[in-house]
Amino acid sequence: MNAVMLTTADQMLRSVNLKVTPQRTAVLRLLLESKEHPGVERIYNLVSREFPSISLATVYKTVELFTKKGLIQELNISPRYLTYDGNPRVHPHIYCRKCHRVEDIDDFDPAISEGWLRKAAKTTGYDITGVQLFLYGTCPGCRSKNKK
Amino acid sequence: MNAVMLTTADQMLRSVNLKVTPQRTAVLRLLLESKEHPGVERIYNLVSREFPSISLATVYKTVELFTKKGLIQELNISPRYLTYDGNPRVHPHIYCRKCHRVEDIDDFDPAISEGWLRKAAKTTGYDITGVQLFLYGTCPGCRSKNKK
DNA sequence: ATGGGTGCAAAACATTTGCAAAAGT
DNA sequence: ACTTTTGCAAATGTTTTGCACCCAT
Repeated sequence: MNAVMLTTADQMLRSVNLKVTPQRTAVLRLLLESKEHPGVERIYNLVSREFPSISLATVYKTVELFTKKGLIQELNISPRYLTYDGNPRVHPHIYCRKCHRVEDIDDFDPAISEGWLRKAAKTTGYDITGVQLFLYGTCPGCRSKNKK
Repeated sequence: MNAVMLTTADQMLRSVNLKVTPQRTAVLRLLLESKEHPGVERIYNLVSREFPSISLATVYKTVELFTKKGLIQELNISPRYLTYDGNPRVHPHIYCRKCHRVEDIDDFDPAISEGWLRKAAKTTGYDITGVQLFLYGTCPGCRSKNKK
């Protein structure tokens, strides 16, 4: 349905002038297909299943590179470690403080208006290049388990 | 001067049932008076000037405790380390990617509406306990220096 | 062929923890 | 006196780095 699925991971890599390696393809495909927002350790574990020789250092280098190229985005929503989202577009996220799950918030209207952002740019004098809206709380699963 | 200053750091500590120690007083006063949003290392360096025997571990324990008691708030706006804000109320922050400065954004209208938050709670099913709006970019000082 | 990518191990940081001594109530 | 808190040092967890070898182009 949407244009993104017509573009394969390899095509995306070439489009930003990166060499195509099985490691990069595997990491990018994982991030594009997954609904979770994995950290490096998690990416490493998942990719290792089909690609046992991959190293943690490569995963670190790869996600940093992808982020710099704008293929994915880095989330510092968890105070423990960085996580990654295969969708680089600005959108809100929510974090469960109990199970450390990170989820997208699919909102129809933007949470922050263009006008508000413009005003923030004016009052701060910053050149604004990024926005993150993070919500924190307890996910439905953890709420029902820990009903104290 | 203003009403906030009528409450001393020591009174605040007692109000949340914490023992008053010179270390805690110094850390809390620093966070209340400072406009910067220091990390632990920075707090340690500043407090060390008047209180040379304080240790880094104590600063870590202290800011964690203050955060838990709601006296201050922890910010994970920097992807490198945590920083702390003496004002625990929800408000937006902006981060300079060049010099790692963190600043408050003083907005008159709330950036995120109550309605939006309610909708987010409903669509996610989360019990929402915290919100952070982080902007990223380059501060006026760094913009004029690194004009490339 | 050759420049960039990978994997390993070590290093660098940020943060946490255990415990004996010191200090607040 | 009785707890808590502090400071030290060691441990943990995450991320970065250096370098020889390997592999896309």
